[in-house]
Amino acid sequence: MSRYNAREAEPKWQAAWDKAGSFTAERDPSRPKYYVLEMFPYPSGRIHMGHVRNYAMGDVIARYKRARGFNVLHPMGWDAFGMPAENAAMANKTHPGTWTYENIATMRRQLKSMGLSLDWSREFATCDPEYYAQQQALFLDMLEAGFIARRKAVVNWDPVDMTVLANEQVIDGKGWRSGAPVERQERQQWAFKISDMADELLRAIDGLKDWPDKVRLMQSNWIGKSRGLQFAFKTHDAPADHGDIAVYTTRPDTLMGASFVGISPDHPLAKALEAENPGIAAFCAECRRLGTSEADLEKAEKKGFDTGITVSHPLDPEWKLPVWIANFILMDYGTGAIFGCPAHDQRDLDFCRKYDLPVIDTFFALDNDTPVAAEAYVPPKTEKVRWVNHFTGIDTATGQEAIDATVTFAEERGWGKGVENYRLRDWGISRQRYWGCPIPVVHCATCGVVPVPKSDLPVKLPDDVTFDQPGNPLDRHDAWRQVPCPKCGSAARRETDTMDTFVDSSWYFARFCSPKAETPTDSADIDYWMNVDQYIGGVEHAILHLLYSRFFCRAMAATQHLPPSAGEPFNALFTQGMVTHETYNVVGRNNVWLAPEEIERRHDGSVIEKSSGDPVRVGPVIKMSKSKRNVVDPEEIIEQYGADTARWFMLSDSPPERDVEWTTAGVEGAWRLLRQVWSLLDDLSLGDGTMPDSFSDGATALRRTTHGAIKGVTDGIEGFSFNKSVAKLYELKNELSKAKAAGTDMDYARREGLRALCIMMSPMVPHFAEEMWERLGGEGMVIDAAWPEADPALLISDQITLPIQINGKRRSEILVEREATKEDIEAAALADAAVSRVLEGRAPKKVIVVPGRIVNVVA
RNA sequence: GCCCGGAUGGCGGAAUUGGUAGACGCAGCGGAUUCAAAAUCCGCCGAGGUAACACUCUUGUCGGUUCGAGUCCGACUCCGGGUACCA
Repeated sequence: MSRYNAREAEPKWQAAWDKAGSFTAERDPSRPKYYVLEMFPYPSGRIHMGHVRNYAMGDVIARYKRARGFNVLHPMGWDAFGMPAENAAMANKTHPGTWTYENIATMRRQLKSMGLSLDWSREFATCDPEYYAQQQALFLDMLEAGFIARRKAVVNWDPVDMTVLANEQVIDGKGWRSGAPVERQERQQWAFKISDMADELLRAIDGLKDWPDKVRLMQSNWIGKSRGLQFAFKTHDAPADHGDIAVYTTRPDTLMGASFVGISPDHPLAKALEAENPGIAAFCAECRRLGTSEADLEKAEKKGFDTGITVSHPLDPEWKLPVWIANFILMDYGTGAIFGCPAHDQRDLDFCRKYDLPVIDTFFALDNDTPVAAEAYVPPKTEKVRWVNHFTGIDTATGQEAIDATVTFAEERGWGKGVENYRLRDWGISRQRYWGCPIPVVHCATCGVVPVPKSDLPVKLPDDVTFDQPGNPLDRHDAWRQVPCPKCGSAARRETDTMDTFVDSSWYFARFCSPKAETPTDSADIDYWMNVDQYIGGVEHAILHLLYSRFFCRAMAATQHLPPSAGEPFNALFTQGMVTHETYNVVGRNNVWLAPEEIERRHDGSVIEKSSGDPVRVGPVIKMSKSKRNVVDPEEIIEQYGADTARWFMLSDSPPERDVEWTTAGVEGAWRLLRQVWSLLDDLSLGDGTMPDSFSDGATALRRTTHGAIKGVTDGIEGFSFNKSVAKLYELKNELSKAKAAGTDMDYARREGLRALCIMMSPMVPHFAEEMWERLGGEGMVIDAAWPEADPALLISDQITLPIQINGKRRSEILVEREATKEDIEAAALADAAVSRVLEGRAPKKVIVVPGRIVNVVA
């Protein structure tokens, strides 16, 4: 009787793998490669359970592919620039770099204790000057190639702290530190012209066969291709230069129902009117206090302001529509102006009811001609409806026919044009922050914007900065900011904006192929290792990070940093769910959250606070977060139970794409499984491995279980259903523990089953598997053992049980030969006692036989 | 608001993609072992119903298609992710 000791085994095998260089990936054209990558972590401080789950899953894939003979690349690095480091700098008076590198050291140590099959020799952080120097080189090449532009963009401005705020830092329209109402402010910003590539990025989604459908759909909708009509309303009494208000609409068929024109508070006409009308200025200022977040804008109460200006309806110059400024119209989308059709759009209807504007019905369902009342009637595009056509009278058409007719009409008369439009906007990357990659340009009074010559890269962040006042320290750092113009030599200033951290994460996967190269990428390494074969990460990145990476690879190909054929970086994508936990708060103490270690569960099921004995209310199971204190530190779990237990728990029970609830009972269960498997070896006789001449029924049954498990576990891993693989491993373990009969055939079957169990467990609980392999007398390390193959002959049996339904309800079952004909099965079914009882001698109305599946007798 | 998901026993989930609903695990209950407890092992375990069968109900709600629906269609409810400066 021995006991598995994780505390000794885990460091021992980690050292053994290290010594053997098991995970150091080297280019080897003679072997097929497999690049598996988990989204790299932000070094926030310590690893959390989400990381454990993400990296446990990736490690299963990496180790499984390794056992299948692939040359696996499985690297790790750090997404190390970002806002939290600056917040920490302000709070703790540390340097963002110090804070970041300390966090990396902690998290590296923690990740290493998990025993992941990572090639640590490729590690880098995006804040390493060696990394961002290459990113600056990419920027310069992309700037030259025309992928980057300078343009106006809006930001959240805190008028008290005099600083730009991230959307996250705006709470209920106020700055998180100052509490002052934020204002939208326009600035010159750098942007990647991703919208130029909208159509390519949309079309290429079709080729992403191994991405989740939901992600492909979200990306498609985000790019948002639409067809519609572009035209302009002619204004009356508007300030000079504002004779036209351009609009884009996807429903030109509702133009006959227009009752107002709405413009964004940021529209040029609104700005012109602000100058001369204090009422309009006040309204626009109020709108700007909503900040820049689309969700906030859309959810805010819809408000408008009548400018007093009118426009002519394009179908009838005598028909005048009022121009309103409305808080829900975004300047960034379309032209920043719309026409409102209350009868056929709910938002417009609410707006018109509120401001007493007319509602004009233009569409009716074929069977219903009552005018629009509480709910707008949206004409369906593919069904026939009645359409009140301004010129031809009442018509019957589908919505699409009405749209097409209107576009054709507008084009014939020359007042409008059918166009394609995309929702996707350009990617603004300027951040008014220190802890990011400096944008390598210089502003010169005479030469304008001048790129920093590549020979001067990197533009390094200065270390001597302070965070004692709000705003970007680079703006205050004159010694860093003042440089001679690279072109004319006269006094100039550096760009003080840094890049969005999404830029850092848009190409790190390519850098992992050659992390030390003197250029951003090395073509021999890229040719061998790229693409990423399997990418794994949270679904929260389904749109932005993935879309930016897809764009970046194309821009890198166009600037010769990736092969010309490169486009998509990730062949297969898997999006995992979150790790959740119960929440606890004390009855009678509002908003006081307790950590899991502060509560105690009594035998009667009640829960109390350990320190006070006060009753505790168990709250909803939600994502682990510091604010709700429902976090469990992976390091403590690893110390107590070992990494393998934590990994096993993360992989069992919940399907990987769904949220998993962390429970103490679940961890105990995982630990119990390891002990059970360990003790299997204590009392099973295994023989010497010689194949006997024949197998008894018992030995054959065990072998069927083993080979069924091999198929099930393998299918589970290939299909990202680790929970199903785990269930199959449990079944195999259960059968092995029952198989105690003596005999050389049983010895053989047990040895075969245990070896398969060990190898198949090894991607999930690698340290435990090594220890078990040693006890089984396996050659070398299990990390180098080949994945078992299922014997097809052992996966099928001669007889099968078929369920019998009567009128669709299962009533009985029959045992039939696997090869039985439909007629035989039907005869057997009709002879069944339950069937004849119901039929009482009558003939059945119908008998449906699905061979291998089911029999349904319709009585 | 808009886009995308999800909902199955006390709990996490499985169901060969339209064919035996509840695999496997957790919790619970009963038993063995123990001076006792822990650990371990064996058995039971959706609800109603029965002495036991039979039978009835059951996959968030309501309706539909089908010999047959957790799975397909339509209408909802609730929960979660994203919403362009959190990463």
